[in-house]
Amino acid sequence: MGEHMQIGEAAARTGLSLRTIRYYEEVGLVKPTARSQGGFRLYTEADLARLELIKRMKPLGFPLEEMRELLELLHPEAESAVPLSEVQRGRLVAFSEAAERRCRELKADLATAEALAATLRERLGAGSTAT
Amino acid sequence: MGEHMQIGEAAARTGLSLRTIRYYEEVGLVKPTARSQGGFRLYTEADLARLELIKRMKPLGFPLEEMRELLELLHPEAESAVPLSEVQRGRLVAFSEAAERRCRELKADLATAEALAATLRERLGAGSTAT
DNA sequence: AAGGAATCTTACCTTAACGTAAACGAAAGG
DNA sequence: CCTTTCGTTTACGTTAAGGTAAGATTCCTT
Repeated sequence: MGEHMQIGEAAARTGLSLRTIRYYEEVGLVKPTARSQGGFRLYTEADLARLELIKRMKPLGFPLEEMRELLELLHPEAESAVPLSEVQRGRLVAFSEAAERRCRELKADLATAEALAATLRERLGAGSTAT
Repeated sequence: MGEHMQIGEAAARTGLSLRTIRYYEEVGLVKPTARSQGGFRLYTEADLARLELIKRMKPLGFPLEEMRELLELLHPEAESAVPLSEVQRGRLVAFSEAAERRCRELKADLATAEALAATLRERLGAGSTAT
């Protein structure tokens, strides 16, 4: 019945540091499902999945504060049947657009980086095999 | 014969701020070719090109300090006939490898970002067209 | 019961790459 | 000459996302 894991294992499995996990809780990103009698954080697999999702979201470049908001839109605390208010949908649209913009930015950055990397390789290829 | 431009024009043409250009000088990235009698920075087209190169290099994610070193390897101050010392070549190889690593990282980030962006789009597509 | 390993909270520290403000000098046009 | 406009130096401020340290507790195993 060991459904819960402590922060150490959560860190090991996600590749995040203890500090990072605690910090994510501090800013409201991931609250451990339970605490032990003595106050140790206890994470479930679902919590783990959330931590991993946050880690995957990093490339989007959103500040943690916005990530928190986005996660709330995606996984409402209350399993409400209410789909999404108009305002919430608007926020989601904004996030979606920001994500697309970020993708385009990443694409441009990649192209630029590859061009420069190619230049460097060339430079090296042309290098003299001196004594 | 106005071969030189002041910092304002350099900023306007590169899209960099005055502060940024001065800061780049401070850390040894770009020194203006000349100064006016009164001390105004005067940039040539070559200086401009250097500023633009630096701007393009941003996606490589190198700290400015390393950029400085890389630029020195690529555009040696003294137009020396000496190609490159072994040590210098080694540094260049390291830079090249770092650039390739960065490219792979950007590619991975892009893939991750695109997957998430797709997820967000889906979420929106599924949204109810409520009253 | 003991004791090492894991965790807790609190709180100060770090860092790069600029932003911003102040007070003052230069350049250029009328 | 005068006055805008542009530029100069100096120096302090900013910011997110943790790192790191200290001292106290809890957990687990023996």
